[in-house]
Amino acid sequence: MSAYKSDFLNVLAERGFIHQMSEPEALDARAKAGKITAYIGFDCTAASLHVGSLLPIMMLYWLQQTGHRPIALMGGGTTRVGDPSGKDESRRILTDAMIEQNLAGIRAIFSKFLKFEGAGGNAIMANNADWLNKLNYIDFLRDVGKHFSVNRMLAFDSVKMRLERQQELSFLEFNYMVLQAYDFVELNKRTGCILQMGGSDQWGNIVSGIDLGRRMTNAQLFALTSPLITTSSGAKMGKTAAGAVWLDANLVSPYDYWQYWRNTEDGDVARFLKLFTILPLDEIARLGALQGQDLNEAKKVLATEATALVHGRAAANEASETSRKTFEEGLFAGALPTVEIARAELERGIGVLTAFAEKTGLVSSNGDARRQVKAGGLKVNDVAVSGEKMMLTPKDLTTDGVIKLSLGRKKHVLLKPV
RNA sequence: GGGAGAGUGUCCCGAGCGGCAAAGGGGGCGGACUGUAAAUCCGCUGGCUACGCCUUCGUAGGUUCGAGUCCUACCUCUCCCA
Repeated sequence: MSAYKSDFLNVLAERGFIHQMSEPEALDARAKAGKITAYIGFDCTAASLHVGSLLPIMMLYWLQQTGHRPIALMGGGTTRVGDPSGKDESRRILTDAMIEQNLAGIRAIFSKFLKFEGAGGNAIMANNADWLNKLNYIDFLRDVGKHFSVNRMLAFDSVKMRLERQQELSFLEFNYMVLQAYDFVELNKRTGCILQMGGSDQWGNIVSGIDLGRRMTNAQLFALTSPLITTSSGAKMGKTAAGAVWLDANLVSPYDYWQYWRNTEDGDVARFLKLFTILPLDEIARLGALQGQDLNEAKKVLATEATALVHGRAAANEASETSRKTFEEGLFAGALPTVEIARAELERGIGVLTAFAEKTGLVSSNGDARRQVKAGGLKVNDVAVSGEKMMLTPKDLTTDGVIKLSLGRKKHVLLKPV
């Protein structure tokens, strides 16, 4: 089974994190011989990270677990430029204050996976704005720019595609690759980092960094990319109707997060268990072998384990229990998302449309609520709403003192008078 | 610099003789079937104090009873010539 000599590469390979590597043997030897430092770059355009960032985070996690040093690099500087391999819409420029704020939120997430300080803590969080913002253009051109061959840059897929399709490629974007390459070299100088990881779309950028390192400092650098993760039916991960699946409990509750994983497609369960939980592989093999309805057990394990990593074991168990009561027993469960309303307002009576649209946000507007009533998609205390004129009053309170509102079979919110 | 096109429902792609809340997809949501899955089928997919009212087709004006549609200027993008 052990294709590699180092624990690090073995773990990543067995769990399905590896798509491409540069010089696998040499990297394997370095990882076997001693502690290596590796980094992954992250966007800091938002105040939180979402499920799409989970894969790289897990790579850093395993890096640290196998005895090495991870660096999470925030793209405070490169975010301003925009990667041409992505979309062509230029990114917003964030103020330093906003970036600082975002960094704080993101750091909180990283600290659940990586140990930055204390015993066994050696992870580093860096921001490339620290060095990119200070660059002097002429110096940069002379020191770094001279190592880049435009002829070669034009041959990179990300650039070539744009040119072939005769799509606009601004000079700004063209420089993204140069800056990212420079990041790698800078991190190598500062911390001895020798490996950059990232998604498979980053391969070209990473290799540019390796090249630049060889030319500028004669350093031997490495690349490791992960496959692009999509669901079995081909959709990108991390998007739901409500938007991105954030890792921040204030944006997506642990219960909703648990539900996201619980609804994984059959064909993805084993793969996701390997990528997004830290369960031992033999346990995953057992769960992945389940068939048909039994596979639901594996999905619950996936949901609980994945939630525990981000929100903690207690929150994961609570989400699991709430889900069990809600779906398997059809009962109320206190941990469902709860919206508080004024008791006096309830005594006056609240229209169902208002309750669903304004109070809970389960539907986006009164019009939407009306449509859902017609479609039979709204329920109050598990009874379908019969007409849009219906009023909610204290009579609708259950013995638990709440009113349960449901959209479809899966989305539930409790109204609680205070 | 000259010439030719394009910009449509705030998720995307895309039709649109001057009567348009605007065809058709995709996506999404709801329903049926199931296993809280997938596939399939059905319905819905601007807002509101709702048999009516308001806001939508790059921006700003104009023609007209009436403009997504015609005219003018401007913005952005693409192509061709220089």
